[in-house]
Amino acid sequence: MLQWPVMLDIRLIRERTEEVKARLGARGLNIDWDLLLKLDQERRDLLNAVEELRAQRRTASDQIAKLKRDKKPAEPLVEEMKSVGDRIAALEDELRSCEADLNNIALSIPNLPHESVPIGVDASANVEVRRWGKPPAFSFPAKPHWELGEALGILDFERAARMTGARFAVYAGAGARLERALLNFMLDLHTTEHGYKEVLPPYIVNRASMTGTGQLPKFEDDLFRLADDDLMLIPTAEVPLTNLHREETVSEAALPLRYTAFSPCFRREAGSYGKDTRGLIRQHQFNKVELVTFSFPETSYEELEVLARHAESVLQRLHLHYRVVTLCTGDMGFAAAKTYDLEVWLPAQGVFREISSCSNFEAFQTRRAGIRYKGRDGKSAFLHTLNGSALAIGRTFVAILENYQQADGTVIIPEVLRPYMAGMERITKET
RNA sequence: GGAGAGGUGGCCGAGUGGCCGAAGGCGCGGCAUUGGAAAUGCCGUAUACGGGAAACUGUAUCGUGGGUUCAAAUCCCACCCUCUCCGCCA
Repeated sequence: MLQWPVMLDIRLIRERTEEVKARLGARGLNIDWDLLLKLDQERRDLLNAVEELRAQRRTASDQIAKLKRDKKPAEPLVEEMKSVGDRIAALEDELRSCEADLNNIALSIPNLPHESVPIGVDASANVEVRRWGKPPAFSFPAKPHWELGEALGILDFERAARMTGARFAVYAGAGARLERALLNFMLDLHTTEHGYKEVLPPYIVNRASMTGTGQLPKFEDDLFRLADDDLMLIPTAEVPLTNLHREETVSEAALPLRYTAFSPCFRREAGSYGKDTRGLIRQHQFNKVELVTFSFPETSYEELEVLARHAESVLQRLHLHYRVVTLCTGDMGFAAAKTYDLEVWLPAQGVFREISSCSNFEAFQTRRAGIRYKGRDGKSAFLHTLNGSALAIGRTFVAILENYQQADGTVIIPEVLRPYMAGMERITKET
């Protein structure tokens, strides 16, 4: 499944160890670099030895074939090769276990942050890049979306908890319709105006796909797994979209490739007990429209700006106040080299909340997933991948309820969504 | 789920133990022929990793992983996928 080299370019680690360690900074916490380098050396030595013996065996085998054709005795050579075969098998075993150990470490090394990423340990070191719009002015205390939603009869957390468990929600009536309006609006925008190809992928994928995008092996605890099949529910459409081209060499003429997909996302949210327990903010299942770009390495940072703008345009058309922040080294995801978060204004809490995350993964995922292109010079190279939510639909739903709420508890529907809501202008309590 | 057939290079397709990284064809590239083209002819045409300044060279790869053997596309085992029929089902 995995071919060599995977993960961070092992050659880069080998040749510029100190620089890699420094750039990884706080991210590279528990990596045994000495063991990694030792295993790398061991692997190359073993490989050399095995290849030499195999070459020897092949020559001898050809001789044996000739001897037998000429009806001459071949026994001594055959005997000799028996022991060579045993040595090859032994070395191959060693090589296999060496590579497994090496992979274990290497697959757990996070991506190198881009040089433009601010250094810091947590979200407090993130840097605001820009703001758009302004918060709504209310002459009344803003209510949280769960109160609005339950009062309007469009959100039902109680029944969801009974049928499934905590962190699930039932959308009903105009609520269900609003969720569907949002996803259709977003997909239409990205396919018709931004040039993305719409994809409707499987929501269940295998281990290789999860490893390709970086969810595995480190984050298995955050995934829902099917008991009998070693398949997992996707935590984001990034996984199937990026894995569309796993183990492929894509044609240069097709680049950049832009895909969008709607999908539900499933996350166990291990370790987040007690956080965001009320409302839609943190659910085990939520809907999202995702954007994925496969880019030439040279232009991937321009593509990151483009991608972020595409995600922002959804918020702009919904007239939702937001800001863009650059995540610092300590707040970025495992696979990302640089990430912009889009944070939408939530008046009830008086805070900006993440509603989209747009990242450049450089060659981190393509190296794991074996996604290349072939240039005009005939050489193949790993592509860069990028992805971003555009947007997380549940959180957009939250933002609309809270920002468009009226004094009487009704919610105005943003104009761009009305065609998707059969012309409905306002959500009122259903009778 | 049961029974059967099959998975070989960009594509089609031959190949049941060695001279097979793989015939032949198509496609593609170059050259010749032509005023130009078609047709024709000749030559070339997989990928990855390592060595070498390069020419070149070593190893691996015939769905995947194991095994047998001095030697595996070829034999054995397991798994995956595709197709046909049956069952079930939206």
